Amino acid sequence: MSNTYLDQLNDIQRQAVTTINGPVMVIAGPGSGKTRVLTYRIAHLIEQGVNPWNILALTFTNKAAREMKERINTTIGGGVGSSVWAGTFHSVFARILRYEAELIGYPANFTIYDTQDTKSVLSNIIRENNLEPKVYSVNGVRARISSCKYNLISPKAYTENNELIQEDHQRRQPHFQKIYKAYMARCRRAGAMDFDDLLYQMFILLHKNPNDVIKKYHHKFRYLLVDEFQDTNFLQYQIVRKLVNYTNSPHNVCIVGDDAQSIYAFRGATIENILNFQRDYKNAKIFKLEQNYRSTHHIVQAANEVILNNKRQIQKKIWTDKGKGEPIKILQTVTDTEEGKRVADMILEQKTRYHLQNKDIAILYRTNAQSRSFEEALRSHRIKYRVYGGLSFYQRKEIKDMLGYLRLIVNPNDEEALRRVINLPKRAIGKSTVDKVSKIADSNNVPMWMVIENIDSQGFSARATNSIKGFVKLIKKFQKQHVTKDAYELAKIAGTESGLLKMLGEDKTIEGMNRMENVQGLLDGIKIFVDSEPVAEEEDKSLATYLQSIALLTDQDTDDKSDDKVTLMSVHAAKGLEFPSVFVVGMEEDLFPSFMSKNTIDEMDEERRLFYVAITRAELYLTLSYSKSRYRFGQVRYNESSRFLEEISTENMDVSIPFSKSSGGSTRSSVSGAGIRKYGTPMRKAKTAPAASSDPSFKSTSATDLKVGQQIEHFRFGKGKIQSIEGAKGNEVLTVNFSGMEKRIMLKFAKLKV
DNA sequence: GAAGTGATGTTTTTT
DNA sequence: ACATCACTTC
Repeated sequence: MSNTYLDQLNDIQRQAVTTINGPVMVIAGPGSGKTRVLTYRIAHLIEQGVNPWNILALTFTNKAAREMKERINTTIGGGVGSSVWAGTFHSVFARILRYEAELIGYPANFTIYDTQDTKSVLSNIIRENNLEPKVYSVNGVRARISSCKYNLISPKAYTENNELIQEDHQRRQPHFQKIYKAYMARCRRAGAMDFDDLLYQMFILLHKNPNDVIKKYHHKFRYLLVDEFQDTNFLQYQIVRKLVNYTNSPHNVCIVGDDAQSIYAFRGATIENILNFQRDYKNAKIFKLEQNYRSTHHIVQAANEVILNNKRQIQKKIWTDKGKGEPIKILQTVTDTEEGKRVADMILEQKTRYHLQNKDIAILYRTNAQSRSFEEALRSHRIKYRVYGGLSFYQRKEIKDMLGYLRLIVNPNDEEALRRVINLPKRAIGKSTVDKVSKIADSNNVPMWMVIENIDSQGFSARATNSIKGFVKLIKKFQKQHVTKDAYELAKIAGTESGLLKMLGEDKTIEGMNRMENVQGLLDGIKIFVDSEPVAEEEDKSLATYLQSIALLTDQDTDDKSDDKVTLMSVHAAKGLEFPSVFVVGMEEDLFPSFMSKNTIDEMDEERRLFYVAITRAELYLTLSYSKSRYRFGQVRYNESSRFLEEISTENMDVSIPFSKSSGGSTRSSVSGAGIRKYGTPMRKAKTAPAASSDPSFKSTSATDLKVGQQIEHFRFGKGKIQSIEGAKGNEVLTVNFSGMEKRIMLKFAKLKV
């Protein structure tokens, strides 16, 4: 062991690493060696005598945590990296909650509901309460509940808050509070926590502090590090404060982030946290990492130019000494199919010309649905690729079905699992029977399992009673073997004796065989889990531990670096990654920036930060592409190029023809011959026609029709009062107060009722 | 209760 | 275009 790692750091990085006592804030621009600082800081702590198990590092993805541990191991050796508590907020808290669950009235083997489960619970509640599903959209309600949780508003507090109740009336969702309350109650009686609960309940645990449990964690986590702090929400920050603030605390907390890369506001993240941190820890040392070690000059410059269009940000200027590099290429095509082909062509050419491998190249897009044209083109070019995101393995129907049985064995109160498998394969327990069970459960506030366990004399038909008894018997039989059999054997038994495997095996269609294969893959995965050496955080090989370990996995955690494949992913998913060559595709108005984000300045700024993240993933070569037309909603739509393209000066762009020749084969898309038109600064058509809203009474409004103090109604935010009108003609910005929530709205795009 | 059929809305991003 | 959902018929 030596201090040589300190020599690998620049001055500011070194200070950020060696300032180990007291609060520290590191503002780290893209490619500025943030991960290096974090890992060396931990290594340094350990070398200074801090026990690795007294360090808690909270990251944004499992992958980041894993890599951090590995890098600590390679830096100081001895495998100490594995003893550091490093993980996502969600996974670390899930682990703690598993120990402490009973203190807050949850079973230790609580289930984690994923988004699908949550939506299903909500749609049941909405249906059973005879609420209009169009008024109470599952997605909308889910988002609002989520936002309640990360603002620490309990159902009770919600009901008591007049402003919120008012707001619901204006939003024409007066029964929202009822849904929220019912949802929380159902989760609790099912012994289930959703993703937000992992944070919310963690806060409750520390706040209510039964048995003085907080002392244990104050004692345990002496040094706290938080990565990607710009993407934490209010609740996460409150938990951090709970862990750091106590009498005589040394406030050993280090946050690392970059306000310019905050891209999760839609999920409650707030840059306010960075400002609040400075306010809450006045003696915090602040280090700004501004040297970019990743990208060449043109790319860094373009990024700076783009982000300059956002008004509110922490002042910094990213620079590089990597040399000018290649200017950014712009690719214009006529159709989305052609976009796929041209990008695939360019990939082939880059591979030869620059000696790149597939894994050096990434295609980044705004929405996952865009992957298709690229997949097809890459396949026909025989280029290996891997698509990240979208539906993950564990979210596939057949996998969730199989897991349903396993979940039920561990926690029979898990109602989503129960609903999923009670009639799968068909055992004559139909929808009306399940509804009836649910009603009885609801009115007695007991889990559905308890109702079906005691199905006699509840007024069910003899046939239904019998079927249910058979099902209960089946599950109980599995449960009995929970103690004697390991997870793999149990899963195999459940799959066979439930008839699920047989049912899947009988489907001889291609998709059916695929599903069977997936379930086999799941079983193999469980086998690997059972046979593998226990990792620090897995204290046993039980089914419960297995389920917990996969609940928070994402696609990217099954990442295989050794594979030489082109990466396809959303820009969000690309955060923290870098590639020698990057294609940012679909650079069109209404796509990137998304049409969903055109309502407010804040949303548009977030889109721009997203674009900033996208271009700063590139080390050497950056290509931005857009298509003049694209299939959307099953029909062709014509697009204008993204406004973001205009924000990059021609100095940093290749203004010549971006690519020598169109690919051979295709005739269809080159009929017009416009596909390889000469390219200058992309032009946008003069007017932007706002997409027709579903409700025609909401429409674009001219500024002359509006004045300060006027009541208006926005198609999404409801009724509000105009506070001010600013900006040049045709570009007015309204500040509108929507019952306590102030929004800045771009009149150009807004759909309003006066 | 099961299976088949037509209608409808749905798409931003993710732990 | 696609999937989900409500509605029909057996």
